[in-house]
Amino acid sequence: MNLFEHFRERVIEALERMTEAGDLPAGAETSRIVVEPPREATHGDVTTNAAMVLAKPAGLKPRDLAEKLAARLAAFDEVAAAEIAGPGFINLRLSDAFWRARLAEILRAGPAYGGSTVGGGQAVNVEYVSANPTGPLHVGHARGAVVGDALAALLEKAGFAVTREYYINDAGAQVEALAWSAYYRYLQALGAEIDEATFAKLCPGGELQYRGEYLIPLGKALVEAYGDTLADRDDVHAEWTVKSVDAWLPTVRQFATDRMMDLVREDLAALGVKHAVFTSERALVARGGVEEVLAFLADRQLTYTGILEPPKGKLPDDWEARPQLLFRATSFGDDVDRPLKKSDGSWTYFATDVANHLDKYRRGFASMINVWGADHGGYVKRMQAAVKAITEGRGSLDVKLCQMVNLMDGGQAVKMSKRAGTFVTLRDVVEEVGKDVVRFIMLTRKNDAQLDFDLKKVTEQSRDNPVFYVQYAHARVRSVMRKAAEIFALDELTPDALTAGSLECLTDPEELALIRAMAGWPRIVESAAEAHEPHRIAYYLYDLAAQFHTLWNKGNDDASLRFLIPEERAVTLARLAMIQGVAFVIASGLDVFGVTPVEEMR
RNA sequence: GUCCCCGUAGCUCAGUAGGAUAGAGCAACGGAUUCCUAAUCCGUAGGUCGUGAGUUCGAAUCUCGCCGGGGACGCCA
Repeated sequence: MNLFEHFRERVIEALERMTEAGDLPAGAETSRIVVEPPREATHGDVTTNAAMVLAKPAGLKPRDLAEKLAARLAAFDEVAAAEIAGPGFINLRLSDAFWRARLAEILRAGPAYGGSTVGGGQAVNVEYVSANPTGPLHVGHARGAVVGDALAALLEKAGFAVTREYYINDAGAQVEALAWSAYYRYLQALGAEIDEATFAKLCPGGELQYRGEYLIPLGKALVEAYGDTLADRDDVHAEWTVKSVDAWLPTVRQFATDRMMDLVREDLAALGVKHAVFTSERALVARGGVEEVLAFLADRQLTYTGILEPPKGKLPDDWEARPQLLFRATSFGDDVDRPLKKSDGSWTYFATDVANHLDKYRRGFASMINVWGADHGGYVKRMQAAVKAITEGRGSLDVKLCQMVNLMDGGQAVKMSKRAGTFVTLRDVVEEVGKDVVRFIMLTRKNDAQLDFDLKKVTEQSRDNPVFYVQYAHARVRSVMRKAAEIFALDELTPDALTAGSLECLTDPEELALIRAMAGWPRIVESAAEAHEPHRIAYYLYDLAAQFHTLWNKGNDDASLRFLIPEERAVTLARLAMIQGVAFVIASGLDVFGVTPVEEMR
């Protein structure tokens, strides 16, 4: 239960009765009424601006209106006191019984606590990672992978029907270059005497683009699968050539992209990321998806052939004005109309991506979210314009741009050189610090803010390492529960038994404050989900852990506040219920992040 | 030149469908350990929320201008 939503309904209910009683004109606009936690805890548990918002249209003074509304709110059982403050805020203090009931609710729900139905089962498509299938994922990809995955889980928890999708960019020049690079390794595996420089001259653009060693096994695998049947050898001159490109390239390209996607999937699996749907750009193009979407746009006069102004700022050397097929993006809020076809006649990436989004929309996703690297920022407007066009205003696209990750090691920037032995791949980082650490740290910043990822600091056991700090709180609870098992029978310690116990023993203000913090979790889930901001959960968990650690240490100063007091069984069981609640809420939050709560810290 | 993001304590950052006296960690300083893990906790100090206007009962939050940092700007994805 989102208690603020609960009290918002209570406020509306009270306002209706005031209208019936003639204290408020009928038809008051209630949409701007907000019920939320006060900024200052000393102001109470719940606050509302209702009186201030309604005063003007009702022709009343805010404080007069507040007096009457507060009196009605005070009559509800859950409300211990209703006070008026400042320009007309109404602050509610809730009864201790209400808070204990929240704890009981948490224990009943377990780690599922905080789940919501605000999403109403609405289908949402979250597309993330979508890296070119040309090699292993690097650290930069990890952030998008984690943000997308956590956002998907968050939306699920808030009641949306989420599909995790990966759009495979397997149709462009990049995979062409991959095929050439793979072919070089294939020839090597066959024992061909051809050096890199010689082969590079044969490649389009005269460059061998992917030179990483990860393609060596791929070359060998090609030999295993095809023998020398793909090889192109001029027997007369006994030289390797690339004359019959059309014969081998499609095969090698397919083979290579399949292998690279396997690699990507393995990398993602190491990070605990799993997509439900993989969409191939190549397949989309092959089945005429682009022609289809262009026809759709053409029918609505949204494409035309025109000449673009040269780009301002840095002008490409080879720029020349020429007519091209354009999408009328300016009709949907973009700054210029956008090209759909390249000069060689093939589709631009944008064109195929428009087709991709139409495909998603037709599969039932009016709500789409893409997670991109910040360097794709320039594409946001045009893609949103395209989504407006192809869904005729019925679909929405939110793009989460992930800023750079600065990989550090003990305060020193790790050089991102592909050749230097420094770990730059996603896999290396996961193996170095563990997937849980990577996942949590990637979510400790807003997606559009840069993030320092220090391999030393993230494994440090101190308060300034949020992963540790939150995990430590959970581990402490588990430690106490293990101790408790020496005093109590196991069936006294189940969540059900704890709920049925003497929760009324929880009377200390600090204890009730901790329960308040836990009870705030459902609101965090809903607001973070609506804002598409999973990082808020990291901050919430950190705060909850801090409150728990604080209370723990109160027991150092004042023995009567310890959780385990063997001679006071009722109090102890109530406190065990409380800390079990903390563990459940932390587990619930970590579950959204895909992080496993730990039983103990080594 | 146009567009997007950012600017909050010495440092790293929270805080936006507008709310009350702007928060946390680190660093600094002062404390707490016969105890369920002191890997923690308590306290002190630290601010023109880049800047100038506007909108209104009320602005870190919304609008506009300016300053500073980053990014993007046809035939890359």
